[in-house]
Amino acid sequence: MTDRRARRHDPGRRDRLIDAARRVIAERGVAGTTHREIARAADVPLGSTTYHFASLDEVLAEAFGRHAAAAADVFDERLGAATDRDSAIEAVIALIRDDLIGSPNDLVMAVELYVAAARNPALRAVTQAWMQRSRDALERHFDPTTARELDALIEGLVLHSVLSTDPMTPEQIRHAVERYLR
Amino acid sequence: MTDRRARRHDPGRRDRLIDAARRVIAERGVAGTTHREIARAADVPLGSTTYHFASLDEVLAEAFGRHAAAAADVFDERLGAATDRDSAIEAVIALIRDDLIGSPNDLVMAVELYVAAARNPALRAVTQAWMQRSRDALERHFDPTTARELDALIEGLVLHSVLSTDPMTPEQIRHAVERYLR
Amino acid sequence: MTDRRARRHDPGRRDRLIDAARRVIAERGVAGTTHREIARAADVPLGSTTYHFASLDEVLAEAFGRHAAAAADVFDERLGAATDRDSAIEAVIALIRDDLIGSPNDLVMAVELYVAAARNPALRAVTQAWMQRSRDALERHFDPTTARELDALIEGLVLHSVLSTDPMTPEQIRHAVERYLR
Amino acid sequence: MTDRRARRHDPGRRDRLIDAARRVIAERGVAGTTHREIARAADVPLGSTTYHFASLDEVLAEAFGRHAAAAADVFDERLGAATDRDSAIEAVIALIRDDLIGSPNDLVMAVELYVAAARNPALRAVTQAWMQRSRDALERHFDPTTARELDALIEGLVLHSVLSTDPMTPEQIRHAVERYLR
DNA sequence: AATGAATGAGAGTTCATTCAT
DNA sequence: AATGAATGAACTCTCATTCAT
Repeated sequence: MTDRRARRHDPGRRDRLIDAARRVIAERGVAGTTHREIARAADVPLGSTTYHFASLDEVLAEAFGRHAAAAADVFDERLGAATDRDSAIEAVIALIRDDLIGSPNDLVMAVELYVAAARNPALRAVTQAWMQRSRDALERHFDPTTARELDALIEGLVLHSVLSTDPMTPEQIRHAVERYLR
Repeated sequence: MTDRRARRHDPGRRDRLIDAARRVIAERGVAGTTHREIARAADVPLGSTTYHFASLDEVLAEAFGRHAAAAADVFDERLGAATDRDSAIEAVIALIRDDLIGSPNDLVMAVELYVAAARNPALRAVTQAWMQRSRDALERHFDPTTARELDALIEGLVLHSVLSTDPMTPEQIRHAVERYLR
Repeated sequence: MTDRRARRHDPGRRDRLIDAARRVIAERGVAGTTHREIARAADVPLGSTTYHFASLDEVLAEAFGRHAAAAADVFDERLGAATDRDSAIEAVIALIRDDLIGSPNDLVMAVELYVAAARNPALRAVTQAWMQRSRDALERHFDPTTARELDALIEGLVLHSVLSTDPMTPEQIRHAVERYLR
Repeated sequence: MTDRRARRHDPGRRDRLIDAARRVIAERGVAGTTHREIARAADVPLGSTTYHFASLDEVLAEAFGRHAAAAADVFDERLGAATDRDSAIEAVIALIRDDLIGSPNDLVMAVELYVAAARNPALRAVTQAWMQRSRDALERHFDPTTARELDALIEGLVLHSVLSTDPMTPEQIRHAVERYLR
């Protein structure tokens, strides 16, 4: 562990706090995300969190914003690499199977965000932007109606798969997606 | 509002507390569901909530359990009334459109449950049972694979519709479901 | 476990509650002795404790009184069986070694009583009576001055022996008592 | 009493809280020692007690520790001032008569500690250390066996004297000690 | 005669936020 | 610029006691 005093000038600290907040949300949920917990996760003093952010809500908004951006990047990459409809379908399947179901933390973050957004307007904007980026990525290869329906299907499949004690197999994922798109 | 002193003998209070908890969860989220808030909603003294339940978690589990049962009943009724595949499809459409999207509180409750279940094993069982009942209802008319995929699709459609500033129209819902089932 | 309903008429219940209270005090201390805990230990409903006793203090007083009487009985028996000064000395040694140090619960009860008596006059009387009976028993064989000093020595030896991680051996007990009395 | 607002910066508050806790334990017993009572005695807000100590047990341990150290200091001083066996005997008599019986609060603290230690391992260590220091002080003038026995005798004499409605006179104390040591 | 339900006071503890340094 | 101390509100939970049945 680095000497605390070495950090007195620490330009990246705000960033580190946001990342620490992401980790805390994923591990303990929004309900368990406190200034103290974030400070501990970032290994900075308590006063630092309130110094860099006006309120806990601000930290949450930044943390969720950054998480959504990262998740949307993955979406973009998968679909940006596809060249035709067939490879786009494969990209969707891989996305669900490898990126989304494979890291259940992401689903946790998404659901935490939905819940938090229900009572916090600032987070509603984050949710909207995230959904919009997903849909835009899908519209590179599918018409708007299909993109929207597909986006919903993806969310439903991931949700049920992660929450279930009996998660869907890769074949089942493929089956569901192909049934919809072919 | 009845005189408080008249309540010294009050059978059914436990039930009323559970219903009060459902309302509080819907209005303020699990994070805002405290003994005090529940007591206020049920118009009973604070001590009453801790007398009837060993812990707040127990109240949450009962409240979510009751909510899930009610939601599953609606599911059952809609699909139980269908007589053939075509009317089953119409039942699914009506369910999404009128019952699920129409009462956004239900979606809020579902998402709150998912989040709470992530950190509370007792709630995981509630989630499982709820999902199972939905799937069973769908299997009255569709094969198991279809039922499972359809269940996920329904969840995704409702989620995206309710969370979006631009909710899906009834026609879009119909389109998505028919595309899947016909 | 007997059927609860069979107890509806239960003349010995008050007694059983007092004994239950003794056990609870020994196990959990006065601080942990509540109506609920006593009722549980006696396997009777909560309301029963407040029905049979006007207050928790009353239960404590009865419990300590009964305990003190039992402890004094042991004292009496040991010294009553002695026939001369020598056998009285042996009786004191056996008393300390086998009866007092051997059942550390008794010391716990005594110390709990001292603490409780500091704030509860009713218990002060119990303490006084207990001390008096000990001294009376010793005076069967020793002059009053010796009896009083010896009583204090016994208490000190037991206290230090039970509280210490390195308790006194039987030989050390004998040595201390004989040094005093021979 | 100083204006509360003047206290926003208050070094040494932790210390003051520990001393306040000592006073509260002596006056109300461990059972009556609550965060709120300590805060009141120290004239600080409730939140301050939980800011400075992780738990109430921690406050108790610190308070008893400090009390034991002070009591042991008195022991040390009395016996340190003695130069030979005779003056050591006089020191013991003065200690019992003037320091121990003279301040019954000390006995209360000791007994409270014994009771609390029965259920709190952290306090057991405090008890042990205290006993050890007493014995060490006595061993400056007496052999280990005598020191140990004498330590127990002192405790017993003080206990019976303070608890009794008919406390021992200075002459009786002297008689008991001399009988043992000469 | 006996009891489960009810209640109000108070417990320990956490925490967002403020502020003096 | 940065932080540890400070604070007040709110939290969950326990409990002696009261009371309607």
